Amino acid sequence: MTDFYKIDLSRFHKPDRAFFKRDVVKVAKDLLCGYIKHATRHGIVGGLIVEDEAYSMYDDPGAHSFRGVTERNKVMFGPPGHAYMYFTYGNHWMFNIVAEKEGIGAAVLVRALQPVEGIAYMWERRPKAKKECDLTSGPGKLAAALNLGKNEYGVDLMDGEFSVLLPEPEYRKKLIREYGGVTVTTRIGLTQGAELPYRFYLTEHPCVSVRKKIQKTADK
DNA sequence: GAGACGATTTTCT
DNA sequence: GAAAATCGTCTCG
Repeated sequence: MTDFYKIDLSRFHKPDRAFFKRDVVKVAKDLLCGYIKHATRHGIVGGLIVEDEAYSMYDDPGAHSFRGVTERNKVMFGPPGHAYMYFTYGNHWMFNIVAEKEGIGAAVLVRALQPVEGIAYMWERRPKAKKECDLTSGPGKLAAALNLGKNEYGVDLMDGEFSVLLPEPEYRKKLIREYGGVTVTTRIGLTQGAELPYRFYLTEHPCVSVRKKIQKTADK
């Protein structure tokens, strides 16, 4: 907990696409402590993933992909490692990372980040935030803070201006230990599939959006 | 083409 | 803790 805001970016590397081409629930769990980076016109913004959720077409009526391909969700069925962006509640963009092999509609919703790079820019994007974690402690918030929207729909996250990086295994273990382990809960804001334990977060991390009552810890 | 609703955020009580 | 804001997408007729 001591070196809370000192994320060592030298210990992150570009992922293998095979990382995303796996069971989406595992991908979601393994993406904790991943790093999202976006090179905007005004500089680089980036943050550490501290909370996410899995969505799958197989057993999950809460997933957009559950009822088949539509114009909105088609990216979920495409190759893994790409960005699925969608707009909801009239205001908010959500950022998802496509998982599983091509043809399977599955993705991981990134729900909260710890701000690391470009924090001044995030404050400009989200002037209503009160503390640093408010910049990115929610799916709509982090999309606004990193300036993500329809332009990022379908973008390949393996490389380029908008990408995801993974920590070295030893460094990841250290981060998880510092933040009190990983908590598994049901997902937020769903009416269907609400009972599925597909949400993951760093237990003691202050940037987590919502803490639920039903919790069971999973060490990793 | 109309109507309902949502993987949310903010503000007010 | 509750409710409004707000509009693209999906479903049905």
